[in-house]
Amino acid sequence: MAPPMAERGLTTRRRLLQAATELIPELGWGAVTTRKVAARAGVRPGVVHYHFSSVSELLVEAAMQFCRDALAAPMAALHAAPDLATGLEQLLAAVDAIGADDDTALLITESTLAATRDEHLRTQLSTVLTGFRAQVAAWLRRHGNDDDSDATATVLAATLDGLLLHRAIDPALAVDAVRGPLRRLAGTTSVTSGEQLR
Amino acid sequence: MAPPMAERGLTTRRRLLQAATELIPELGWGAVTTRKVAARAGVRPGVVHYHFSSVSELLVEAAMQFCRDALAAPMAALHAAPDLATGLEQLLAAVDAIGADDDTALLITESTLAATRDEHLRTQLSTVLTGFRAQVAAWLRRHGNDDDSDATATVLAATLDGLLLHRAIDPALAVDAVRGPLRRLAGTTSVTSGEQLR
Amino acid sequence: MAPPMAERGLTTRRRLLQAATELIPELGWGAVTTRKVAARAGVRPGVVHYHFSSVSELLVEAAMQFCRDALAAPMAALHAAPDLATGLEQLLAAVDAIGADDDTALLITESTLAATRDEHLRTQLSTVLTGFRAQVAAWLRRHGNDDDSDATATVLAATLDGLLLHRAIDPALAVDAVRGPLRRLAGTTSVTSGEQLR
Amino acid sequence: MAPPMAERGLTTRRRLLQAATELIPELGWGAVTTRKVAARAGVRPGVVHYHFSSVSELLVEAAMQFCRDALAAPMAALHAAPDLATGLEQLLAAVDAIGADDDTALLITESTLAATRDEHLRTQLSTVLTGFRAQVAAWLRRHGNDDDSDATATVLAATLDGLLLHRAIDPALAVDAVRGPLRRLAGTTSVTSGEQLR
DNA sequence: CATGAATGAGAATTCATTCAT
DNA sequence: GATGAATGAATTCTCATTCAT
Repeated sequence: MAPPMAERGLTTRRRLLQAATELIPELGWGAVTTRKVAARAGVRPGVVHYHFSSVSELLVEAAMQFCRDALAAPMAALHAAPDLATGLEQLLAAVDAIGADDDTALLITESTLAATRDEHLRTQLSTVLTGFRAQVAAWLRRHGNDDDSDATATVLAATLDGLLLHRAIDPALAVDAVRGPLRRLAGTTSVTSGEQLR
Repeated sequence: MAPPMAERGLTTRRRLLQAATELIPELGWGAVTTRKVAARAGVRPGVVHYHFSSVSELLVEAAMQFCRDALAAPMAALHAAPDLATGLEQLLAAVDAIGADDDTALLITESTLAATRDEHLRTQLSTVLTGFRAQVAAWLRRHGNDDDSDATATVLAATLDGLLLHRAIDPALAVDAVRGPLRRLAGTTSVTSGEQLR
Repeated sequence: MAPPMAERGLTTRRRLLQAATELIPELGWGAVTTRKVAARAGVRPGVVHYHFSSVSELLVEAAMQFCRDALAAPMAALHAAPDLATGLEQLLAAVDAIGADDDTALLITESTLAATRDEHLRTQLSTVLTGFRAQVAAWLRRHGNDDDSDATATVLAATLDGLLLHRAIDPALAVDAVRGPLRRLAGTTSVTSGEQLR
Repeated sequence: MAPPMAERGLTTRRRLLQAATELIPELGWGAVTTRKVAARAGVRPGVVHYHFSSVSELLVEAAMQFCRDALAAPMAALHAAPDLATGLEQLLAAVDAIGADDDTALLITESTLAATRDEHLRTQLSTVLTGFRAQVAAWLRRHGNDDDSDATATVLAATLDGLLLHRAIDPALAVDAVRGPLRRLAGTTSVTSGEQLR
């Protein structure tokens, strides 16, 4: 009745990655230890080093897998959006879906910080982030922004990351409330003349 | 010739805080230990516990002191700015001054993440962040934004934080290049009709 | 096309012994582990215990095989030497052939030390060493030394071992330079009267 | 009644060095662990790393201290010897004093082997060995050997080391029995013509 | 105010070995 | 004949913390 050997190894590995994905936001990147991962995954401490050559390797693999998955959905939605305003709504909805007690924002930020101290992680994360910006820029261009699509994409990515982070320490921050400025940023609405100062 | 005892104690304390301020961005919040702080400050390991009751207390005090100082300058500049555009330039200049190899951005972000796990830190940091948003909103209102000054301030704070973080892992990210979208966000320029889609 | 099973087993076994022979001088007897032997031999860790019941057994077998081979050549040369001086030259040549970066000397010495802690190894190594001394003594007798052939053989064996060891930590030690004293020891030349003191 | 703090630390350190000195020959260099040293010294495991930054540092310091002490006595005796024969007797007596169940020989040999894998140890041990050879050579010169004092000293050092090692695995090896050949080597007696072959 | 010694827990990692497949 | 997974103990080393001086 026990699963065949080969499959058992894969299952254990998957459980370790899942446990790491949970623990990074809970404890902070640097406080995730092999023991704690093993305990959360329900396996003996020694097993971790059978599947991963170091704790760092485990964390990087777990974080990257998660980040890639997390960005895939919004990017797909963006791709399918019929116009700017709808696409922006999709992005906001994605941010909103990452609830305050969901640890997605923390995991992404922890990974970003860890990337400043791990060459391997930095390379991978940088690639993902650049890809995201490129997709956003292409989406902006498809919908009429030909002037500063790259700059706008960069700012938009930074804003979304910042919002996620700020919401992590202040759950009251409502996504609904920031819709206006974001639309202005994305260029989906004109600024009324009264707002201009200079 | 030696400094009086009381003064010596203060100097040691200050050196410990300075060492912690350096080490948090270098190693990550969770990897800063009393031993390493003591080594960096040039004192014996035992001294740390003479001045601070725990590592956590030392880190929180160092981080908050730094964050307050870091926000004081831009906020003062904002206050003195004659118009929206100039104020925004001040903010961008402040972001730019936090060079890629400067660890300010990392320290702020590490503190933010740590705040999700330390009640004491969260309270203090939340206060500072709320204060910053309020100042920005007041500044926006002073210069004509009466509609969504709070929302815009929130987005602006998130964007600046996000830009600092993204620049930490991608030093090529130029502040100059994002000026356009940020002005649009702040409302210092109208959106040309061609950019509108809906 | 694949080799028959039985042969494959022998090849694996031989590769494990070869790997152990390389690793003992490189890492030291006590630092040779089954994992490292397996890695060097290019097989999986579990295989070691299929062929050998313990690490110790593997090391002893590898070491003894090597020591026997290493002593066979010089002993044969000694046997064939026409006179004392020529035989001594053969020994010196053998020592010289064991270059500084060759690990033969280290392997022999490591084995000797390990023999003080492994009854099984001590028995075997003692036999080999006694055999070597006996051959040297017989050779000395064949060429005229009837007085202290056994003692001389003992000293000679010790000297050669010591030279190998000293050369391992000081590669500059030249075999050529010690020819004179060794000939005197072996009795191939008289001591000039000037050298005597008492 | 307890010793003052400062002295207590020195005592602990000395006990750790003594324990290491005992364990190296007993277990072999690579098998000496911090736990075992601590247990032998009668202190808690953590204490080892308080006094020494690594297990290697402890072993090197213990080994070198021992080797220096071990060579000091014979070298002093040599210095005071009135003639060649007497000096040689002193050396033989020193070798003899290092009894079969005394672990001096093993410690010296273990250190020599370890020196091939530890740069720091190699440097120190090489210095000591070179010094010993120089003293022996000077002694030989003082007593009439002007031709090959250096070479003879080198061979003598190697022989003594080799004898110690061989006696460690074969306690029956008597120092008395090798006196003759050694005297010939040192040049304290002429070789009778009958011994010469060529 | 500061030091030096020690403590005991816990970190990552490696090990020999077992066993079902 | 060999593999892949797992186990549990042992390794070195670092840690926060305590305490007598």
